[in-house]
Amino acid sequence: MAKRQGRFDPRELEADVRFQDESEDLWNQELSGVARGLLTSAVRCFAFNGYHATTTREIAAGMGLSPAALYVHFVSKELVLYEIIRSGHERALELVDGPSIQGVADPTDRLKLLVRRYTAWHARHHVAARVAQYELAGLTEEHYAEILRLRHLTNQVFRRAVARVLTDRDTAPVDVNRVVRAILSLSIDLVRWYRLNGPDSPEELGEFYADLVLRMLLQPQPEQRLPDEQPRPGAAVAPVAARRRR
Amino acid sequence: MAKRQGRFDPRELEADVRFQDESEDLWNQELSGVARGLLTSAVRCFAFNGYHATTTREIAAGMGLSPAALYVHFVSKELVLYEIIRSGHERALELVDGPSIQGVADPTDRLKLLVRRYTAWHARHHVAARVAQYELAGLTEEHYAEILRLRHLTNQVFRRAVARVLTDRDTAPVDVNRVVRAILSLSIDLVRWYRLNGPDSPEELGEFYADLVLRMLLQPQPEQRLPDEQPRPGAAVAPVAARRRR
DNA sequence: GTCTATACTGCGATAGAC
DNA sequence: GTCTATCGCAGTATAGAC
Repeated sequence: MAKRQGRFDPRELEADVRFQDESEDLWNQELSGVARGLLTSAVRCFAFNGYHATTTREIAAGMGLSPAALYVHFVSKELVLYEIIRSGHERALELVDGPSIQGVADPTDRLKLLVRRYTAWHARHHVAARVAQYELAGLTEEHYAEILRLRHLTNQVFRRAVARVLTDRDTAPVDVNRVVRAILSLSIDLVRWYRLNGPDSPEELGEFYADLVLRMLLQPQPEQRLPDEQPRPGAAVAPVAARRRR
Repeated sequence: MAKRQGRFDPRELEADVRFQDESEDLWNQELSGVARGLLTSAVRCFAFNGYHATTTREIAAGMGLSPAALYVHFVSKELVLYEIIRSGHERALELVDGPSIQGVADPTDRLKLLVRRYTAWHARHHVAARVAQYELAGLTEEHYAEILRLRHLTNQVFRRAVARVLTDRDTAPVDVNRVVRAILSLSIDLVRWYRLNGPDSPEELGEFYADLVLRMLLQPQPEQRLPDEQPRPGAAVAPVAARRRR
């Protein structure tokens, strides 16, 4: 079995609303136009079928090229994947660690801006982000290690921002690592279901989630009948996804 | 390239803390012991390397069997995947739609129980849940449609529970679909990073997230300087993941 | 830099003995 | 129900012409 009948033409993906996004401007500008086009084609294929289920033929066909043409621009299929995932993580990191964030003095405003931006970015680039978040198992050990490094830096930005809010506004004690994981889950998991033609624009969703996060933190005290939960000491922050061969 | 050197022995996975979970009790009891063992082996392989990167040889080796033995118990590799994903979704649905939930009269208590259980279940079964959530692209169209049906039922349970809380406690107006998606993101995304030997037990994490969700809903009004955000009309609730060939 | 043709590998699934 | 052996094919990557 496993017949693989009826594989799609990757050019169809362009018309599919599920794959509307703005991948083109994500790639390294030093790459040739054809190379960047191949990355855009690859992103759609990987997001749709997964890395291992995508063939080099399909990626090339998305640009109207023969299978061999891909190897003029990339030494291997894995390097295509790495380029996509690395670009995605680097852009996301710039977004949360740039001067325009660090210039915001008020801790609450800064955290809110962080969540709003990070969420909106993942929504806008949900196709590329899906690959960057869920196809890590396709990378070699070395490339995976580099991605982990970028993820760690991003986590630290959020951890510091949340900690600042908590010390600043003397709120109910909450575990920073737990809260950061909740924030990242909200901002990242949306790539599984978000569509650009849906009811929320990326910015609206970012605003909504930023608001939710502040409610989580700034509630004076949960005055429910709930047993009042104690936070636990720091957890290892490994942002690890399914892993690993090679 | 793509040499695939150094593939692991799937029996090693049993000792890997990242793959501690309780998969064994998830499977259909009508299946033979060997068949259930193969599912457990397959879950580890799929979670670790992904469905398409896993070979039938590896799955069988996890039970100390030859590649051909797998086909005595399952007609194809895809059916192994389907059995895993279907079991996972059915168990999760039973968990949130059973009589022990419907017997809870107070809407807030019911929602809290729902979130606590759903979160704890995903944490406890994070390995199997990872496959159930992220390997949908490996299914045939027909099997995928059946999984979508189960997901829709689960969504409805949450949607109704959230709506009840909102009408009951006359809180700030919030869009039900948005909130439900946020809840599901929290409960599901944890399978990417959760480890049973980490600082939180499944139940502790469930308690924490249930508390976060109530803070999202029951805050009287966000009294920040934030521009007061208006909820938007209902969104399509498609719980869709990356998709589709065949 | 793109093509056509193909080498080589490894996988899903089956045949047939025990 | 398990094995060994193998078929058939799909997929990555390369060779060499243009």
